[in-house]
Amino acid sequence: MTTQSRATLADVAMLAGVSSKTVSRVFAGAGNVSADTRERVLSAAKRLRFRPNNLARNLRHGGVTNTVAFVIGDLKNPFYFHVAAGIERELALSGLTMVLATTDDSPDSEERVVDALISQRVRALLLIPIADDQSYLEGERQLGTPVVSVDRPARNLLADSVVLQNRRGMAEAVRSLTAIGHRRIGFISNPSALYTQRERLAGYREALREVGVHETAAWERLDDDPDISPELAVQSLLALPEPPTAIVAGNNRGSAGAVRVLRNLEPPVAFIGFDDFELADALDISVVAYDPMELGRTAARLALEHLADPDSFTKQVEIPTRLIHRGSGEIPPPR
Amino acid sequence: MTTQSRATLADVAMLAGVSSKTVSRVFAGAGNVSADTRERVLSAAKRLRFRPNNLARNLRHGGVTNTVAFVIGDLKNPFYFHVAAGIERELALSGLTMVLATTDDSPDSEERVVDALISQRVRALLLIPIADDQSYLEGERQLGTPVVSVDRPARNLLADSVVLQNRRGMAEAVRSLTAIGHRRIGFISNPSALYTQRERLAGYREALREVGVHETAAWERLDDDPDISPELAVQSLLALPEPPTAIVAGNNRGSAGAVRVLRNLEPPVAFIGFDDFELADALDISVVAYDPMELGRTAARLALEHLADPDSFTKQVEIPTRLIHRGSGEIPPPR
DNA sequence: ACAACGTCGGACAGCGTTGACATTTTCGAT
DNA sequence: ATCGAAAATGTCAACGCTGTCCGACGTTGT
Repeated sequence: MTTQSRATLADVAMLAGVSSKTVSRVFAGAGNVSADTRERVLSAAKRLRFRPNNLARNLRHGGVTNTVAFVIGDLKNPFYFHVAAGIERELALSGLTMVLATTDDSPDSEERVVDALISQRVRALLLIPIADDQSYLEGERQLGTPVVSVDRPARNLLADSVVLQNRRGMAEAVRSLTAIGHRRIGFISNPSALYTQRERLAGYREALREVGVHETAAWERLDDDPDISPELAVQSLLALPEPPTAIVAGNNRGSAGAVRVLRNLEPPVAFIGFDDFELADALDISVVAYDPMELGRTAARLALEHLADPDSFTKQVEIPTRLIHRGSGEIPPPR
Repeated sequence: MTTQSRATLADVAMLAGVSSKTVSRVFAGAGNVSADTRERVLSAAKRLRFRPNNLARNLRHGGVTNTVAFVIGDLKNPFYFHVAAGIERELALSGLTMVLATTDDSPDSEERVVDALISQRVRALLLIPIADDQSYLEGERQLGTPVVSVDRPARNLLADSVVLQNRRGMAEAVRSLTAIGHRRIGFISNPSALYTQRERLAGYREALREVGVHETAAWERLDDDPDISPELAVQSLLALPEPPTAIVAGNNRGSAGAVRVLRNLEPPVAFIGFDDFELADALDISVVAYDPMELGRTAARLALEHLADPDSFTKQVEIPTRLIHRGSGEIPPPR
């Protein structure tokens, strides 16, 4: 019951009959320690269940930790999870660990959360920007903490960033539809205010303009109320006097909704989603896919590079997307 | 360019013309500081971009941090992600942060990873046990670090644990099949060596015994080679001289495989999966579902309770499952 | 005018570790 | 045996912060 406290260097030193510095040398790996002494120290440490205290170690070394923070809006989106996995994987290679923090998608809490992380002295900060302004991080950046914005560019802050080829990917998808004759193409997006969605919308419009379609507003269903289900958006498109012959979705939320509505429709409506998802192959759904883990890995790599060379210029990296044909995007328009 | 170093209490104190202790008092919230002094300190701190160093603070307070570690085998499984989300959510309520560590599903690295985390002085340890033996954690537990094993019980270690109602959930699913006349019911599981899969298998057998079916070996497809796809397991069941009229899967991997094979089969084969998944509703797939976030939340809560009352008894909590009828599990046997 | 008290601020030490430097020991070469 | 260099070990202070203790005020009541 008596919770005995944890052993320290000094305790081990006492038991082994050496100075604490020697014990430190044994555990820090370096230094010249005779095999005999090392042996004694190790066995004493084992007996006392000694674990070096990284807290103290880090403090001694200038008060920085081995952790990198990843700040997410909302953990429930599986997309972020894969990104996190990529980050973790890449960091582990360099002996760093990842702490995960969430802001509940609330712009206000972003600064609070980041503040707390900085107090924890994280080595670097990876974040998916939510607030409209990340200028509050400027000071940190100047102090040498690498900041990498993921999936969206930061605002009012010079920082490395990793984003997807949103515009290009969506344009490619829409072009593949226009190539087989589609002209009335619907676009659903919710939330649509995000950078990624705006870019994808731009790609959609761009591809349609290329075939002479300039008036797309009627086919666009842009919502920002999470309570409006994508299913409703799709249905409202289908209810138009001249319904679209194809629909594209700005994210996997839209895809899930579209799949539910479009299944078994007669005549079939072509569909292409953005973001791949489990079972998309079983459902023959064409999508604009990319590697979310690669997104994370790249973000981590940028942070590591910046750590290695603090004076390097900030970089903007784009992760490529690719259109996967599975059938739903190859349905020609009726007639 | 010149990376000026971070401001400390002393720097702020100097600028504000007070002692560092006074600055400390301002930031620690407590203490008697006149409004006037507080004002001066705060403005000096702001000017220097001062952030209290939690590392030093924690060291001073006995060398423990505000972080709780969650050790996962492999981040790619979306299931773990939801668990992690639940943990994060619950910890945040108590001002704790979560660090995520992975062991790449390798039993050897488990102890190494955990060791590193303990060196970081995490407050508590939540882990999904992979190794066959967690006795190496016994010392930590005695030193007061709460250890909670998640999804599977720990071996050779007295620790809190949170698991699912695996056996009961699967038995319920199988009973719902036998109730509508099924007797030849296949079971696919890969990897099958895991605790969860063994329990679910036991539930499957139990439910079949209740209706007089004792010989189930022929219907069981238990693999442990990740290269063997669940699709193959399902196909081999269908190739039997007397193929099963219904199939249940031990995890979502199996469900995905089964869905791919069973779609559009004639006559249809009933199916129930374990673990819910996105679009299961669109595909009319019946599943044994549960709340993975609740699993995480409960794990975190157990750790917090143990932290609050170190002498409390260890608890075993079961998270309930429930059978969701969506159609695929309600298909009667042919004839 | 003086004691008694409350408020505010400071000096000091120490949390566990390690870098800088000092000292002792070892051991081969002469 | 003697010397010197290299190897092994030790001493001390400091990383940034806060708990403890103590002193300097200002205020109040007598």
